Amino acid sequence: MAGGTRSPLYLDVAAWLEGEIGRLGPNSLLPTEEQLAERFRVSRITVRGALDLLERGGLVSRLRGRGTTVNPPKITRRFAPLTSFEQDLASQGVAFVTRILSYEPVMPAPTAMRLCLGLPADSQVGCLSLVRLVDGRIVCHDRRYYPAWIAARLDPKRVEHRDASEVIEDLVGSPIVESDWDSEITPAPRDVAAALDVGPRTLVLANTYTWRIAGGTPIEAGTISYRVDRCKFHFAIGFNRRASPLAARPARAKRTRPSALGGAAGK
Amino acid sequence: MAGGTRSPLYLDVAAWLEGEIGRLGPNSLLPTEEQLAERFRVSRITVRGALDLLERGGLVSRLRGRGTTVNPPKITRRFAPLTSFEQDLASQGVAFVTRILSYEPVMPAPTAMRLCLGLPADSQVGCLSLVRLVDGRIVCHDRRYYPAWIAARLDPKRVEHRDASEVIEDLVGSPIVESDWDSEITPAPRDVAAALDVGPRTLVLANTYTWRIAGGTPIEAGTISYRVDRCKFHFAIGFNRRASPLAARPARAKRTRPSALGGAAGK
DNA sequence: TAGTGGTCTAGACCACAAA
DNA sequence: TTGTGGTCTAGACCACTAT
Repeated sequence: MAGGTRSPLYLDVAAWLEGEIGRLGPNSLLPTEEQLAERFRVSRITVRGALDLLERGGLVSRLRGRGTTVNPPKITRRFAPLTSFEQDLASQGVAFVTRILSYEPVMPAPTAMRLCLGLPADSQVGCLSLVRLVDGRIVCHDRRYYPAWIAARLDPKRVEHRDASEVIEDLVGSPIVESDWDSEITPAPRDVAAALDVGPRTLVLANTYTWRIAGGTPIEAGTISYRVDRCKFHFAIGFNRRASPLAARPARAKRTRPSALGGAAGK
Repeated sequence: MAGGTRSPLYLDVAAWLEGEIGRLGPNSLLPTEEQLAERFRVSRITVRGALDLLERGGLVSRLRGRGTTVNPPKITRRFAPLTSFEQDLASQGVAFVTRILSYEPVMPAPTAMRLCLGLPADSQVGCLSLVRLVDGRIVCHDRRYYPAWIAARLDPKRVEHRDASEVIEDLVGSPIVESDWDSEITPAPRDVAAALDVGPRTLVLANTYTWRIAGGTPIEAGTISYRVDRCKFHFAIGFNRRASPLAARPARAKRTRPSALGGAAGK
């Protein structure tokens, strides 16, 4: 199955560049496309094929006028056990900045969001748009929608320096107890691409979520789009719901016996 | 930032094609690249830019010699609450086929897998490689590793028609109670690309996982690579699943200090 | 202003699928 | 055999960044 045909040229170039990227550090500048074309005696389009591959994999960034630079390692976003972006990065000791892009306290609800929030037709919602930056680099974009009664009381500025879910919980007076979301890898829509500062061909991980308080009442929905070239993701899920498996698992211990976990998991 | 410059030609072509795709049904054949180039009075490279965008988004498939066809809708893989691929698709009423590609009962453990399984250096493992097909189309590729004592007793044929996790649970005599995994969107390595029948530039969602039984002993690890053009994903996670409304946030890390965000962890 | 990557052209040859 | 998409060439102009 493998190895039959000759490997395309751009893969050779990409392989060489990958080695070069390993030798150079983050933020290093790679040779220009023209220089690479000359060095490998290929056309610029072939070089661009190789760089395109590396860019998709998140190894490099290309910026018109500046050149192609080596990316720092991806950050890790831990989705399970369920934590907010703020809690997650704080617990990893990763500094980040939240930048509010816009807040619209009253607007017609987009149909999809209206359904997530369980609102009747022609409902109004509030919409908060923001981006997160780690080390000065945009990693994700949030578009969050709130029912009118929450939106009216929401001060978007508070979200800039506090956990957004806690701000909402304070407003509502109940903790968020569950979340569900659809996750899809897709080219960024124009507005999201602009917010994330990526080209129209860049793929993002788009999470369309709903948050609920006890009783199942939805209090927030929206879409969070992650730059897949800057983020990877982690999940830890147990069948048994009682104890938190994470607490009992010290990194890569071998044969320790955390007696906490003996519980029956239905099945 | 937005709206300033003229939209590139290939976006216009892509937008038109997107409409056309909506009108045509799944598996329809789109015009050839040359026909599109002629119709829009652009070069073939521009047309390819548009088709490339649609292919990344999973709207079309392109096959040398056949042409460009409209894809059927993506399937949904539900990762949380934790379910196996088999359980998940069965519960959705989606038929699938498992095809064993290879089984190596004894081989040196790759370092990453050895660490996941908590094995000492120079350990041997068994390796099972398979793909899943829905409606005749490959949707994911599994490369599963087992400690030697399990591998020696594993009959790979049984996995073709039964839930793989159940087969292992039967062998081990204990249920799998927890799983964790890293999730990354990245170009498929050569061997995975071959197994998934995609080009070297195609992105996949690569999940590198570990399964554990009670006590925390790992019994299986591996990487499952999903074609992001054919799959989307769903999660439903609760903070507390029982009656008590206030139960507990993540273990004891409840009170995060907002002041921790600004400092620490530079690079 | 100089130099980068983004877009685009008009060709070409090849590997592969289907008739 | 025919026609497709995959790869590749040798140019070109433009938008943007940095100086």
